[in-house]
Amino acid sequence: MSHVLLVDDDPDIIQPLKRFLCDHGLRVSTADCGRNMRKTLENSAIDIILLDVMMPGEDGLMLCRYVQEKYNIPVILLTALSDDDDKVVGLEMGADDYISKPFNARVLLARLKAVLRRCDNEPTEPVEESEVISISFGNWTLDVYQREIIDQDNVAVALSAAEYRLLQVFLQRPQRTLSRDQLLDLTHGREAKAYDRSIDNLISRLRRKVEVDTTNPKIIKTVRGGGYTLAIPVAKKFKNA
Amino acid sequence: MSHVLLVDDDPDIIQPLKRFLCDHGLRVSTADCGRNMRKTLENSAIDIILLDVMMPGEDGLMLCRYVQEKYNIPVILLTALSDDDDKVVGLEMGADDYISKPFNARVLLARLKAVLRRCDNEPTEPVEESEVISISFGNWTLDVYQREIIDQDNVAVALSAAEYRLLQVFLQRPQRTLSRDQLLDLTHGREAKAYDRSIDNLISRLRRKVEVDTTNPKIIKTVRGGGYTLAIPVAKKFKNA
DNA sequence: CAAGCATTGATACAGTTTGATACAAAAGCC
DNA sequence: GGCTTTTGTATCAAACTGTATCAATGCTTG
Repeated sequence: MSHVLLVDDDPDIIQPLKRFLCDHGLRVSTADCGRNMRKTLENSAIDIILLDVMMPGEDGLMLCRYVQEKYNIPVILLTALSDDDDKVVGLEMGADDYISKPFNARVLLARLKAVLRRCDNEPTEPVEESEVISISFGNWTLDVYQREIIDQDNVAVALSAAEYRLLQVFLQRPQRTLSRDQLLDLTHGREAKAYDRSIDNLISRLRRKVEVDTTNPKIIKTVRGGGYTLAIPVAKKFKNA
Repeated sequence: MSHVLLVDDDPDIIQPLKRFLCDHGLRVSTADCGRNMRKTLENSAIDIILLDVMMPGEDGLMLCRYVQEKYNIPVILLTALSDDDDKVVGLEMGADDYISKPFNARVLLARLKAVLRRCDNEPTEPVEESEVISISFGNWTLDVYQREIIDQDNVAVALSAAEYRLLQVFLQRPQRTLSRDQLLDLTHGREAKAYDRSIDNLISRLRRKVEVDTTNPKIIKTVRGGGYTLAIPVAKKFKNA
C-alpha cells in the first residue's frame, strides 16, 4: 500500500481528496504548508507527493525542487493554473506530472498510479532495511552493526565509512550497472567534478578487501564506459525471520 | 542522448514533431503502424515511445500493453480524445502519460523529459531477462553474472564490455541477420558514421574468443552486404526453472 | 594541545579497451 | 581473368580504467 502525502492549504480540496484516495486503498497523510510537509517527510516513509503550487506565502515550485533534491520522491503538481508555460516550468523543476484544477479525481488517481508504477522499482529509503541484520554475498557476510565483512572462516575485515556506504549501495542493487555519477550521488550525495576519480579510487580500495584476485574481479565488475556492477547474487537476513 | 520512437500513421503529425524533437537534442525514429513499431523495437535501443492511440486497424492500447509487458519501455499516449475515461483507461493500460491533441510541443517535450528522468535507471532489456542466469550456444555458456563465456571443460574466457554487449544482442536474436547499423545501435546506442568499421572490428575480436577457426566461422556468420548472423540455436536457463 | 593515525580526494602514470585507418584477402561481376 | 566492392584484421591513437603516491582532513590519544 502506497503512502501519499497531500499538500494543500485549502481544506475543501484536502478533505474530499483524502477521502477519495483512502477509499481507493491508499494511505494518505496531509500537510497544509511547506513546513508541515517537511516535517512529515522527516518522520514518514512517503512514496509520492501531491503538491499544490499556489499556497499563501510559499513557492510550491521551490518545495518541489527541494523534495527532488533531498528525497527523490515523485511529485505531482496540482494547480489552478492551466497555462502551458507554467506546466513546462513545473515539469522542468522536477515534477513527475502536472494536473490542473478542477481535476477529475479518477484521472488524478490513474496518473498517480502511473507515476508510482514507474517509480516503485526505485529503492528510495527501504523501510525494512532497519530490520536487516546481515547481508551475504559470495563468501562474505556484511555485518551492518559492526560495519565489517566476515568471510567463511569467520575472519572479519573492517571497512571504512566510505567503503561501507559503497558496498551497501551495491548490495541494495545487485546485477545493476551503476554509473560513476550515480555511485557518487548515492555514496556521497554530491555531483562529480571534471575528471573526478574518487569513485575509481574507492572501488579500488573496496576490491582490495573483497576480491580474491584484484586483477580479475569476480564481485565488482567494471562496465567500460558505463560504471560498475555487483556481479553476484545477494541474500539478506532479517531480525524476525 | 535519448532515443525516442514516434508511432503515428499521420505524416502531418510525424514530420513536424520529429523535427521539433531532433532540434531539442533527441534521437528520433518513427513507425507508421504497430508492425513497424515492433520491428523498430527489436532492432533499436529505444528509450521512450510516443504512441498514437488511434491508428487504422490497430488498437493502440493493446500496443501499449504489449510494450509494457515485453520491454518495460515507458510509453506516452497521444490521442485526439480528451475524454477522462479514455485517459483513465490509457493510464491503467500501463502508459506513463497521456497527452491530448492538439498539444503544445513544449509541454510534450517537458512531459517526455519528466518521464525519461524518472525512468533512466531502468534497464531497457526485456523484463524477463533479469531472471536469466545463463545462456548456452554451441559448446559455450554465457554467464550473465560474471559476463564471461565458459566452454564444455568449464574454462572461462573473459569478455570485454563491448564484446559482452554484442554477444548479448546476438543471443537475444538468434538465427537473424542483423545489419551493422542495427548492431551499432543495439550495442552502443549510436548511429554509424561514414565508413564506420567498429562493428567489424568488434566482430573480429569476439570471433577470436568464440570461434574454433576464425577463418571459417561457425557461430557468427557473415552475410555479405547484409551484416552478421548468429548461426546456431540458443538455450536459456532461468532462475526458477 | 600536539603528535600520530586513518581516511579520503587529487594527481600521475601505466595498462587496457576501443575506434579509426590502412591494407590485404575474399567475394561478386562482368 | 581483371575489376570493383566488401570484409578481416593488424596497427596505431585516443579514451578509459587501476592504482600508487601524496596531500589534506579529521579523529584519537597521550
